[in-house]
This record gives sequence, C-alpha cells and structure tokens, in this order.
Amino acid sequence: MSTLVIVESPTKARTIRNYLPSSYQIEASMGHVRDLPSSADEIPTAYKDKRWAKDFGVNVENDFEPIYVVPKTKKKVVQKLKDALKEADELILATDEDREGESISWHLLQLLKPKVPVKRMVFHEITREAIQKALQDCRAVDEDLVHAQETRRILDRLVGYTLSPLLWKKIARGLSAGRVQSVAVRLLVERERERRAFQSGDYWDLKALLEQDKSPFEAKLITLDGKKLATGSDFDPDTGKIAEGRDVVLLNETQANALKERLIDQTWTVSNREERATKRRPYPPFTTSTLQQEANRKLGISARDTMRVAQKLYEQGYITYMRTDSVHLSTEAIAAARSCVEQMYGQEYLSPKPKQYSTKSKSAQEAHEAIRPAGNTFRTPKETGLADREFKLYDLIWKRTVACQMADARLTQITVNVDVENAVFRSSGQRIDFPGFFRAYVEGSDDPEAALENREVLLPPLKVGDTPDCKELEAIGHETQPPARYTEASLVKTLEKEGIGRPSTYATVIGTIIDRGYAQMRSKALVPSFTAFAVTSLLEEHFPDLVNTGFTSQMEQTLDEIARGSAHWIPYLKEFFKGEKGLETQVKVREEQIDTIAAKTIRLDNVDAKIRIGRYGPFIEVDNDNEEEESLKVAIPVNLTPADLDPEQIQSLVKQKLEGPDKVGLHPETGEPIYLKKGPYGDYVQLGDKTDDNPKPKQKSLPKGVKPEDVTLEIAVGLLSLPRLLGLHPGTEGKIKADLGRFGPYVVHEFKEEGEKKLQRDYRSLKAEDDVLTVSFDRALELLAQPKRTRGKSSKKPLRELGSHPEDNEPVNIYKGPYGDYIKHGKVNVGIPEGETVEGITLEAAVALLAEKAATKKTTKKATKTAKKKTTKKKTTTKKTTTKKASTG
DNA sequence: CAGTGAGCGAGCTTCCGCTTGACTT
Repeated sequence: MSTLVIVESPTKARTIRNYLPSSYQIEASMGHVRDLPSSADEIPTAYKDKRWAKDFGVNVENDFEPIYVVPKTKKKVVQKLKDALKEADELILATDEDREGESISWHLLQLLKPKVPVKRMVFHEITREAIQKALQDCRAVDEDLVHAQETRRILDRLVGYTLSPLLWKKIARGLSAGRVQSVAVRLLVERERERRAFQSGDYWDLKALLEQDKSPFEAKLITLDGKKLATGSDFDPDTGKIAEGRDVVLLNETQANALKERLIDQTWTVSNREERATKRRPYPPFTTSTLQQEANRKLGISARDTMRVAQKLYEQGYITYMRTDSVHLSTEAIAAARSCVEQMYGQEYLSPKPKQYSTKSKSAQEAHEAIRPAGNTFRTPKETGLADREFKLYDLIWKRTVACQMADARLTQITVNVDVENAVFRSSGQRIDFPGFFRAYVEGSDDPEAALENREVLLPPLKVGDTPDCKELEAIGHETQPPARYTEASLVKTLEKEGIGRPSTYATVIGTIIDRGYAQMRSKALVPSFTAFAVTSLLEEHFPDLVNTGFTSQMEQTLDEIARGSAHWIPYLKEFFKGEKGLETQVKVREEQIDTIAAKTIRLDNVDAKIRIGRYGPFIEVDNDNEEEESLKVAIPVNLTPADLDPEQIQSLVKQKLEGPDKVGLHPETGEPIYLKKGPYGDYVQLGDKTDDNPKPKQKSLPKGVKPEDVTLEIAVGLLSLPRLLGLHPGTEGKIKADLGRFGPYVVHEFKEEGEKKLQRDYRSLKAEDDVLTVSFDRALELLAQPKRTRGKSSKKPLRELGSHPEDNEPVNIYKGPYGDYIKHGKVNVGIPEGETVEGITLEAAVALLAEKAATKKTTKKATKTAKKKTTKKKTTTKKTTTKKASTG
C-alpha cells in the first residue's frame, strides 16, 4: 500500500515527509505544470493552421476552449510524477488551497489520468496535527474554482495578446500591455504628469528658540491676529498659490523678517497647555507585500532581491512561506511569539490577549500563513548564525512577528501655546509613557517627517502664565514640493491595495515594466519613459476601462461568483471579448481609428515641441514655418526621461542641432577642428569632420565629472590622444596604457605569456582621485600590483578549511556562495550534496566529489557555454538594450 | 556604439501566476 502525495514546492514536500508514514511518497509539481502555449513553437501540430491558436492559444470561435501544453521546462517534472504514480495505489493532491492551487490539481488529474483513487487534501499549517486532520478531511477537486482560474488565465491572455500587437502597430515593436502591468505603468505616468504640472509655492514662517528655567524648547508660529499661518497644505498644486477658500496668512521673506524684528524683544507668555494620551498598536505580521515594502525602505533591498533572500530563508527552514497575502498566524506561532516577548522583554510587554490579525484586502486568497520565523519556537536572529542580507531580513521578520504580540505603546502628546503680541507660537512634545512594541519594532516610512514622529520630544514642565525667554527667532522659507515619485515600495503598496497582481508577481511586475523600457530606476524612484507616456495615453483614450485601477477588482468579483457557482465562465468571457463593447470589436474599431503618427506623439504640459517615439528612441520634432521644408528632428539622449525635459532642455538640444556642435579649437599638430558634441550616450569630443575619406573620426566620451563647459582645448586634445602609452612593465616588457572604457578610466598591462601567442590584458580601474590624462607610470604599476577587486561580497573567507588536496597540496575549502555552500579546489567548485553538512564533510569525501565534478565537466561543456552567454547578457543589460536600438536600423 | 525616424514585408515580439531549476562562486 503506497500513496503519492503531490504538493507545489519541494521544500514543503521535504517538511511534510516528516509527518506522514513512510509508505507515503511526496513529490513537488513546482507550480503549474501546464499552460497556454506561450508562442508559435509550442502549438500542437493539430492546431498549427488555426488563426485563433496562433493569436491566443484559445479557441475564441468556440467557447474559449484553451489549448494546454506542458512547457519544455516542465516536461521532466511531469515525467517524474508519472513514474511516481505507477508505484502508487492512491493519489493525494495537496496543492495550495487557492484558485491557482486548485487549478494545478485539476491539471495534474488531466495529465496523469490516474487509475487509482484520488483525493484532494488541503492544509494551512505544517504541523503533525494539521496534516493528520487534513488527511481525514479530503474532498474532490472543486471544478468551479478551477473554472475561475481558467477564466482569469484566458482573460489575461486575451487582454495581453490583443493590446500588445496593437501597440506594435501603432507605437513600437516589442511593447506590451496587460491587465496588471499597464495599470502599474499608468500609475507612474499619472504621478509624473502631476509632477510636471506642479506649481511650487513659497511661504515663510518663524521658529523660536525659547527657554524656561534653563530648559530650551522650540516653538513655531501658527497664528497671526487669530488667523492661521499658511503651510504647504494650503497651497493649490496647480497654481502655486493659496487654494481658494483658505482663510490663512501668507508671509513673504520681508514680512517674516519684519515680524521677527518686532517680536523678538517682546514678552512671551504661555497661554495654553494640553496633554493628550494616545496609543499605538503593533503592526500585523508580514505578508509578501509588506515585507517587500519594509525591506525596500529599511534595508534598501529591491523587491526581487527580497524575494530571493526570503526564498533562501524558507528553503533552509528559517521562515514560513514567503509568497502570501495573509496576516493569519497559527496558534503555535502566536504562542512562540508570546514566549519570545516574555523571555526577552518581560511579562509587562506582552499584549494582554493573544492577537490574531485579519486580512483587509478583499482579493486575498489566504492559502498560507503570514511570513514569520518557522517552527514552534522562534530562533532569535543571533541564534541563527545567519549573515548579511539573510540575517537582516530574518531579523526584520523576527522583530515584526514578535512585536505583533506585544502591548500597545502608550504616548502622551503635549501642545503648548505661547503668545507674543498678536502672534501665537506652538510647541509640540511627545512623551513615551510605555514603549510597548516599540521596543522591538518601529515601522519604516515613506515619509521621513512621519518617521520622526516616533521619536520622543520632551518639553520643559511649562504652565500657563510662564514667561519663557526668547533666545533666538529665525525666519524660515519653505517651498511646496511636488508629489513624490513611486518607489518599488510604494508601487507594491498601491498595487496590493487595489488588488492588482499577486504575491508571486509584485517583484516581476516591476521587472517587466523596466525591461520593456517603460520606466527606469533612479536611486529608489521609478521614473516613467516617453514610451510609457505614449502607451498610457493610447490606452487611456481607447481602452479606459482596462487601465482603470478598478478593472481587476471587478474581474475578481466575477471570478468569485464563478467560484461559488453563481456565474458561468463562458458567458462572462463571451461578453468581455465578443460583446458589443467587447475587446475584440473594440480593438478592430480602434485599430482603424488610431492614427499612427498621433499615437507616437507625446504631448507634455508646458512644452510646445512635439515629442515622438521613433525607431531609435524618442526625438523632438519642431515644425518648420516654411511648409515646404522638412521639420527639424532632434534625438533625445538616452536616460533623459519626460521628467527631465523642460523648455530650456529642448532649446539647448535644438540649438545644438541647428548651429552645429561647439568647436573647442584646432588640434595643435594636425590643425583639424575638435568638436564638443552631445550624443545619445552623453557628451563626447570628436577630432575632424566626418567625410567620405574619414568616415569614422576619432571620438571620445567625457569622463565622469568633466562637464561640457569645462572642456578646454587641452583636455580635448588629451582625451583624443588616448590610449596613452605610459611605459613598459619592468617584469614582462609589456605595454602599460591608460584609456577610457565603457566603465570609465582604466590602466591596462598587455603582455605575452611564455609560449602563448595571444596577448594577455590585465585591467584595473582608476580610482576617483586619479586622472586618466595625467596618471603616472608609477601609479599605474601600483594599481596593477593591487589584487583585482573581487566582485560581489565578502566571499573570501572560507566557512571551513578541509586541508590540502593529496594531488597538488592546494587547499580544499568550503565557501558560502549565492547558490549555496560549495567546496573549492583551485578552479573546480562543487556544491555540497544534499544530506551532507558543512561540518560533517571530510577531506576524502570532498576530494571524491571534486574528481567527479572534474570528470563531468568535459561532457557538459556545451551546456556551460550557452549558460555563460546567458550570464554575460544579463550583466550588460543596459548595454544590450541600447545596442539593440542602434542595430535595428 | 555616435546623427537615423521609411521601405522590399519572413517571422517575430506579447499576457499573469504558480514554482524552482539551469547557471556558478
């Protein structure tokens, strides 16, 4: 008697193995095992000639019947499951209890066609009791829920595969649109429009430094003649003036200074004092979304990296599952958190009752627990022995989980009014009466001003009638600020709030919009591109419903009805796609309506010139007054986004195009002219004109830190004389040169190794203090003598030294790598096999593993070669996209 | 890499979710 149990994740398989009898075999499906064909080569031959198959992989002519295929990457998994099933006389489908999980089970049934009894089992916690109970409560696959998933899948396919081709035709090839990404892009564009339209306003106020009984405190002017003083929120962002209907006093610099002079020597009297007790409740434990936000804000880690690190922690058994939308904690988890609080902070810091949090988001499917330290007792961050990011992330998760079972923080807010003449100043303080969960956790904030709130601000014990001394009075000017750009954190937060996207996709959505050229990351901000503006405008104008934040939640409502059996999926899709206002009809109509030129043209507020999306990127088009002549076209440098483009920028770009490049001077030796030019990759100098005889005049980029206005003839000549020969290496007689490369200035040592014909090159980057034009021979030797900076982190120190290899006496060590711990000997690396530990492995075992690896290396040469290609591609993503653009012409 | 924005018209690009492999250090 044996039972095959299929779960989604291999880690889960490993853990539940401990709670099931040995006659149970546990396998993982690794997520979905079938999907719609992603491209033409995946379409089965039977459907190859069908239009609908090629366009959608869904039969839109016949009740949206989908073609499901096993993707190449999943063939192995499916085979393994089939083999495992042959040995079993019972099948238990234990995929997650949400829409996608139910669907995976259904697909498994379709694929495996089991002849043995089948049960569907669901569990939310991986404990012996929970799994035993789940085994008792098996059910059948819920077909309605499966239909809801299919509807979601098909709808996304229809939206994506109709709108994207429309964009190829109307705007640029390779673009994409989708239910999730297009809304995300639109959010960025809308915010950028607000920022462009924003009119800043100035206002002044006074800050006083007062002193009572030798204790200083600060107070700010709040009213004048009983009228409220204007602050940033009183301004209308569209005009930069005080918003209509606001009865406030606006001070300019002169008025503020005059007021200051008038008030400084007067008598200041405390007129009012108020105290207000408040509470702060701890935050709920982490979901994927809140973890990504906090890791981004507090640790500066991107959503993608957060997930990568969390996955590691999960696989190594440190935390529970990291893709979840639930804040629910198991009773064991609550008990563990409470025991942590008692031990580390004491009974008084414990919340009086165990706290269970409930998920607010309507779209939540709650197939998993909140993200928390794994197990029935939590290891403290120190006990884990983790390091670097893994430690920091675990620490964050541990603190948040423990804090959620702690007592509320109790604060007292104190406000004191101080009158002087016709003005009232206010001083605000905050006293923490009991820190409660603050002891463990203070949430990071998008708004640094708000983060400061958590700090204690103490005031001297003032009472009404006190007359503090005014030590200093300062007039301070302020400028209202435009709304902040989205960061990864705030975008994820908004998407989750609107129910758009799922825990498993937040990080990839951001990746997609960057990959497609819809946005770029500038420090932490997501800045939309010109393409994003063009695409968003088109979609807003012609498909407003689809790019509305409400679209997904409407869809979700219908999916819920389908899941409950109260709605049918085919009529819904029919209406959505084939209906009078359906997508198919709309796309057809709009395709004729949309003018290609107009779609590629971007209108920006307060910019007259037209911006157009060309094949090689965005350019400015200035119409000529003379109708006969062609309009003027000026390329916009890459990395310049709509955010940077103001009328002055355009002016300067147009001017350069019209008047030609600035001439720096004539080359002292050849007499050729030297130009300073603006290229798509920045400013550069060029020697001579481009002619038929000289099709490739010498050009050199300005190094970082050199501004175009600083370029003298001397600098230009110097740059154009690069590479500069510094001398010959004393050891090898090889040439040492200095030059500018793609990654900045460098020195290189060129030499030939004994017997080798090929020239070897040893590169070192110059440091910030070095100048490529003047760097000396000695300095170059010094740099070359330094070891190459190892890429990545502190992977230098071995975790464990095993000893020296019997063959060559070279050390055999164990290191920590991004792909797990591994054994290193010379250039051969081999991962530690499953079941072995860093501590347990012997030198003999390691030597055997290394020999095995060295033997297989020859046979897998082909595989590593293709893989190498992949990584280099990845490394040079930025370059790739730009060269791609340049080479399509 | 470096001044374009179109066209002979093959075949291609593209969606959202669920998972960990491939890679190597």
